[in-house]
Amino acid sequence: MDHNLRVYNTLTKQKEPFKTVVPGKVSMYVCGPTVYKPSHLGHMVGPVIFDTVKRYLTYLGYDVKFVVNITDVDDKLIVEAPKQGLSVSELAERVTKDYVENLKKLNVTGIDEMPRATHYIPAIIEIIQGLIDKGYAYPAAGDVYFDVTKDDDYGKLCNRDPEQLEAGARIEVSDKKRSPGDFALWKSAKPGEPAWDSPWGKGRPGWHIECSAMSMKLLGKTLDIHGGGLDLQFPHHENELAQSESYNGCTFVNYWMHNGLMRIHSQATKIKDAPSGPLSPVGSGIGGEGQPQKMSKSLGNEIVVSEIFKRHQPETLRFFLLATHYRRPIDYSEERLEEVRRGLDSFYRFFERLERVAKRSFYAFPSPPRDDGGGEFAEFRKRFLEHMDDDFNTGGAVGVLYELLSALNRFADLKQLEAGKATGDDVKAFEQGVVYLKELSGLLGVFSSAPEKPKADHASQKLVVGLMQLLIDLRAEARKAKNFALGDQIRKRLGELGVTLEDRPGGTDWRKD
RNA sequence: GGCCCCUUCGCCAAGCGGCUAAGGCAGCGGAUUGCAAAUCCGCCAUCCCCGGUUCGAAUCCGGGAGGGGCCUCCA
Repeated sequence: MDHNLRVYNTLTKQKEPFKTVVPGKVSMYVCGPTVYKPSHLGHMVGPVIFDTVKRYLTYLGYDVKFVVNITDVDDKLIVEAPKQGLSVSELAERVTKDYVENLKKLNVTGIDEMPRATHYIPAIIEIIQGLIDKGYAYPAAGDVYFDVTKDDDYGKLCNRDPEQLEAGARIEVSDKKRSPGDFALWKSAKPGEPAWDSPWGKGRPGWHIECSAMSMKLLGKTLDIHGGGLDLQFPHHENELAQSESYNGCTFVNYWMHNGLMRIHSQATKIKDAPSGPLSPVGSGIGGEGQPQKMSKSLGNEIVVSEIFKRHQPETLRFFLLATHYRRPIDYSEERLEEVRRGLDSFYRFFERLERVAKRSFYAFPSPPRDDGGGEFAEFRKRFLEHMDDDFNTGGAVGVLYELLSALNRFADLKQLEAGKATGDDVKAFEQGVVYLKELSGLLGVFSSAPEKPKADHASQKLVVGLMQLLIDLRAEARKAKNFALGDQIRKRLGELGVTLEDRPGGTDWRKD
């Protein structure tokens, strides 16, 4: 592969040139959600980022296999399901559906497989047995634990010393464990809990083992990329790493990628900061004072994704997520999303302009060839790709996208494209620039189709269009008669209804916010 | 207590030792317009503080202040 891509690796804490295990192929595994509650904003960060990573790797010529797992059996589900009068599997099914729908709206198209933990029980048991045979794990009264003291380099991902895990004293207490850092590979079932037969009795897998099993079955012993939220680094990824390498005896992951967490200014902080106030649970406070804090189900400050989609286009959310480098935290706020939307509007207006100039929808522009077509807009393409090569710096790339947009508008102004005064060469140069915009925005997974308009039934839609045309015609007559007062009044009153009129040489366009 | 990380314009944000510190939002001035909207042009930061390394630092090192994450379930 001929490219300059460098990827930050959490394990080595530095950017490294990207090389794959198998030339031309990339295996990528990202930890998905435990499906016991509807997805919140934080759950969308990883999928959007790694979907974009896949787009870029594919663009570079790699054949990428991208797996996101679903944890569909876990203590959380066992507690939550009865509350909703559902079985564990029914709850899992319901929440998974919500998750998948959200991803689809966000144009996350790259996931090849979404394996469920419960579908890999035999593989999980096989690995656990192997670990016991090799002396890395021990059964204890129906449970099976991984013995961290047997693994020489345990803790290498997060700089954790097994000896010190004791000192923290925040480790799950259990008489069955030999040392505090040991973690469960298999948990015995209490009556009524979901359970599978195993050599150690009825039970279910521990949290970390499913990822070792599924990644190995679907992608092999050594993964090119393993991703997930920063909060999964320890203990989840550390433990996955320990299990997999102990079992397979080879490197588990070449590039560990961790995305920053979604944060929110919640009231929780405010309360905590108060001199002697009680630490009471809080609802999902939008806005609020105090410092930002990560969004999570356990803190109860999460913003449910489906709620966001009632107020914002999915594309706005995707753009918002990609406008910041993936390793940094992102602070969510309604204002911020609104700001991003205003920025996106300038692209949408350009697309309208494009239709007037080229008589073609941006969305209908042909899929661009992946090469440098030259022309005066080529430098933007180059700079965009340089940003992507630098550890998928989508924030920098978004900046270039805006610059390209601006350059295209400038060009169209200068050459008077709308007035039809441009030469054939000018039009060609312009369209080459549009092709770049198409190519680059496609890499980010945005502008691939027109944003959904608010739904209205066909008849009333037709009526609105008709009435608008009527008002525009009446206003045009008034203006023709130099009756600007009347014309302005029509525009002002429409403005109060959220409708903006734009007078152009060729007629008047209208837009509803 | 231990381990990571962050601090750049009013807000968001790129920057990873050397071009005038990207870009977005907001704001101001101008072109265009009958007036607007949209678009374009121009203006708008020496980088948390203090030391040090270097010919040269927002970028490296040390100290300080503030913030975040993990060490318990978490994307």
